[in-house]
Parts: sequence; structure tokens; C-alpha cells
Amino acid sequence: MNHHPRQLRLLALAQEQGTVTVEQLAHRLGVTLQTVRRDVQLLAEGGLLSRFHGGVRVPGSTIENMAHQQRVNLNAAGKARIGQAVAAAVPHNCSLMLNIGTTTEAVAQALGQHTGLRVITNNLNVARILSANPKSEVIVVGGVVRSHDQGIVGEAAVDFIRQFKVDIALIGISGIEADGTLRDFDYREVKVSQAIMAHARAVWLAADSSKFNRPAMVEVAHLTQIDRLFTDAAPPDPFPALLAEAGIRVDLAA
Amino acid sequence: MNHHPRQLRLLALAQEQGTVTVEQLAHRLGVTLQTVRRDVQLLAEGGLLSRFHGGVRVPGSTIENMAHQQRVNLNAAGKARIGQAVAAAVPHNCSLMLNIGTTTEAVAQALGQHTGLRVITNNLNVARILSANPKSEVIVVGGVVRSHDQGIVGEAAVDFIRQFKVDIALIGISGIEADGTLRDFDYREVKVSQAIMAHARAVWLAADSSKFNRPAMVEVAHLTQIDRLFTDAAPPDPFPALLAEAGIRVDLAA
DNA sequence: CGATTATTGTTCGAATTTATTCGTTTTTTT
DNA sequence: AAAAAAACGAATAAATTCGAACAATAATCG
Repeated sequence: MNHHPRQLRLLALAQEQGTVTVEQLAHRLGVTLQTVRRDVQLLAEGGLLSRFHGGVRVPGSTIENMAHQQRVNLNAAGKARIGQAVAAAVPHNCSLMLNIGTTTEAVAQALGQHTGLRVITNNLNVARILSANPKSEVIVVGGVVRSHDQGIVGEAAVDFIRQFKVDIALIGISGIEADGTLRDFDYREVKVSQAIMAHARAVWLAADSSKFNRPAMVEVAHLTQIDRLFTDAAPPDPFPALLAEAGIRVDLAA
Repeated sequence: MNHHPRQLRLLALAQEQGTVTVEQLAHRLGVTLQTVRRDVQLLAEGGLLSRFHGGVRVPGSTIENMAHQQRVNLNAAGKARIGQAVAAAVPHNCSLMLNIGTTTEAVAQALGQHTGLRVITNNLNVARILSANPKSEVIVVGGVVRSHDQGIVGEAAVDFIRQFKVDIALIGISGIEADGTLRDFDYREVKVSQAIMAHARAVWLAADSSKFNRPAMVEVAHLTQIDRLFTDAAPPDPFPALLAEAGIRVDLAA
């Protein structure tokens, strides 16, 4: 049962947002509605997707609806461990940037007890989580709010980030491919992530194990631009070599 | 038994508030009463919801939910009415700025079904509420997040606002004194509010009845700078004269 | 290189879902 | 207890979405 790359991308999109309409899928995959329907039918028959009139949803418990919440729950334990590991590595009284992603939210959660942090983020959830900690300062990036995950994207966001230079950029991404490229779904988010990386003295990547070999559309960066990787399980096969070659320190939160 | 995403959102809304009326649901979900009733019937048959004449409640613990809801927002009913009144006055496809305050959050709730809005805000809660509406664009102001109310204040915020010029500034304040001055508690928030007022073609004030004669420290503005006032009860005595003198249109949401 | 097969785009009727209208039932008011 | 108001649900019309059939295009193979 081999799937077309497009079908894998479709699955990834569905998992990214929790629920997507057929129309959105057609638009983002660059094919017609009918083609999407054919893929959807195939994937739904295999139980990889559950469909409703007008679109699809990742299969799972009925009551877990909130698209975003669902993603948080995907491998929540692994993400929490990653969060702890990152928090242990972040010193007090330093400056950070965090981008969009449920993994970075887990990190924010774990940073709740740090003191003297200065955190810049384009993720409203990170901002909300960390603003509860009065010992740290949270600066939120200005710009357009993306509806499905409360992320801030767009030109204004990039401009805003350019004002700063921080100690550590902590980024999460949608997928890491076997050639070492880090990829995301939304090109606007990519611009922001690139700006964040460019304005930090060190770049840390937080990616749970599900991210390896997961396809996504737009290239964000390459592994060689990363200084340190935090993950929750040993990466599958092409990656250990790539990581070693790039001289990336890997922190396993097992 | 596959549920439409809207039905899952309905469930989430019900669980959030404990009890909701059919009308509220229809408004929040952007569909007709009849559609809500169909969904409600389906969900109730599945035991996921229990219904009463006029609305639904979550099957389980009703009391604690209501208690929570009431604790969060003191004059919730009044503020919700103000929100509705403002929403009715705001045309589609226009640009707005909303500042910090629970009243402006109520307005944001009520604006959930507008189309083509462009909303700029320094209130993370407003951003979160409105970003759920894919038919409108939310721009969040960049800057330092204040911990106790998720408001964004500071120089960066003021600078950010200066980039824009919108149709309507909708502001909430802490108190209106008998001399017609509008006042707030935090001078940093005051700077932001003043910037918002300066970059709008019309200034609307949303203030529930408890704000009249309530003292606060820092002067934000004067009633004469306001074009329109939305409130939930007739203002007490010095104010009707002041409002008439300033030529302010008063909308009573009773 | 031509023929065959697989895949995608188009078109259109069927099926599903939603909005509207209106009579009935329930609740509130007088 | 009767009248008025509000909410409900059935019926029907309008709008969407679905899927099948067929044409066009791309890929594969002899």
C-alpha cells in the first residue's frame, strides 16, 4: 500500500491543522477538488483520515475537536520531555526567541520557573504561557495573526524581529527531510523563522521524533545552520550521520 | 458516526460556558437557528449534550461551570450587551483598533461573525478570540506583554500603532470622572490608548455603567475626544449633560 | 517510436446540507 | 386561565458537495 507523495503531504496538512476542507487541500496541494477527493477516499478507507461533508479530520476521539489542541496532544509526553531538557539547558537571565509550534509551547511551559529571561515570540500561546511568569519579560512580535494556530506571520513580524539580537533562537519546525532540510507548511512562517535564526547568536532546534522524514512544503533552513538539537528519541537512519557531520550537539530527552 | 467540525465547536462552546442558548450558538457558529437545532438534536441523542427549552447544557456538572463563568466576568451580561450593540454598529469590511479591557473582549466576542474586518489590538485575549474567525484579519501589536491582563504596552507598542490609520478606535477605560476625563490605572496603557485614538478616524468608547464616577490615576483623554459611547445603563447625573454638550451619540444596550 | 496504462482535469447529475417559511408546542405574561 | 411571546420542528427550496463518466495529459513499456 504505497502512497503518492501528495497523499503524504495531504496527511501532514490534516495533522497540522486537525481539520481541513477539501477546498483548502486542493488549493494548498495545487490540484483539483476531484483529485483531493480521490486521495481522501483512499486515505479514509485505510483509516488514516476521517472525513466529514466538506473536508477531513485526523481520526481520533470525537470530543477532541480543537484543531490546535489536538496537535498539542500528539506526542504530548515527548514534547514535555523535550521542554524539560531545553529548560535545563537555558541559563537564567538570557534572551530568547521562540517561534511557532507546539513543541516550542512545551518549552515555554517548562521555562515557567526561570528568572530574568527576556523572551521574544511570534506565538500567542507561548506569550500567554510565559506572561504568567512575572520574573521574566515577554515581548510579542507584532503582525498578522494566523487563525489556525495563533501564530504571527507576515512582513510586519519580520521587521519587528530585525530590531533584536538574542542569545538563543529556539525553533520548532514541521518536518526534517532526509537531505537535512528543515521544512514548514506556510511560507510566511518560514520568513519569520529565518529572521529569528538570523538574529540570534545560537540556534537550537526542538523537534520530536515524529518530525523526522515528515514531508512539508517550504524550506526553512538546513541542518548545518543549527547548533544544537533537542529530541525525544534517537533519530532514524540517515540523520545520525548528517548530525555528526554538521557538528550538531544532540540532546536526547528520553 | 462522524461529526461535522461545527458540531464539535458547538460542544466546546457548551463545555466552556456550562449552558448556552440556541441563539448564542447560532451567532457564534455563524449558522441559522434551525441548523443549530439539528446539530443539538443529534448531539443530544448521542448523550453528549442535554438540552432544555431555549438552549443546551453539558450533561455533567452544571454548577461548577456556571460558577467559573460568573467569576471570570463580573458584569458579564452588561458587557455582552454592550458587545452586541457595538457589533451591530460596526460595518463589515472596515478597520478597527481595540485596546485592553474586559469590555473590549466582550466586543471581540460579538464581532465573531463579521466579515472582512481588519482588527488591530494590543490585547492578546482579543487577538485570540478574533483569530478564531477566518473571515477577518487580526493584527497584534508588538511589544512587552503585561503579565496580569495579557495586554501589550510600552514604546514598541506605540511605535507599532503609529504605522496604521483605521476607521474606528474602540476603547475601554477604567473610569470616567465627573469632569469628563477618562482615566486608567497604568500610564503605559494610557500611552497606547492615546496612540490608538490618534490613529483612528472615529473614536468609540465602550464602558459599562460601573465605570461612571470610578476614580483612576492617569488621564487618558477627555469626553470631547469621543464620538460615540456604548453603555448598558443610563449614565448618572453629571454625565448626560456633559455627553450632550460634547455632541456624543449614546447607545444604550439595555 | 508508437502503443498501452495510469493519473489528473472536466463536466454533470445525484446526494447532502443549510436556509427559509410556517404551523405547532412550550413558556411567560397579564 | 387566556393571550402573547418565544422556541421548536417539519416541509420545501436553494446552495454545496460528492462521485461517476469521460476526455486530456503524462508515464511506462514493448
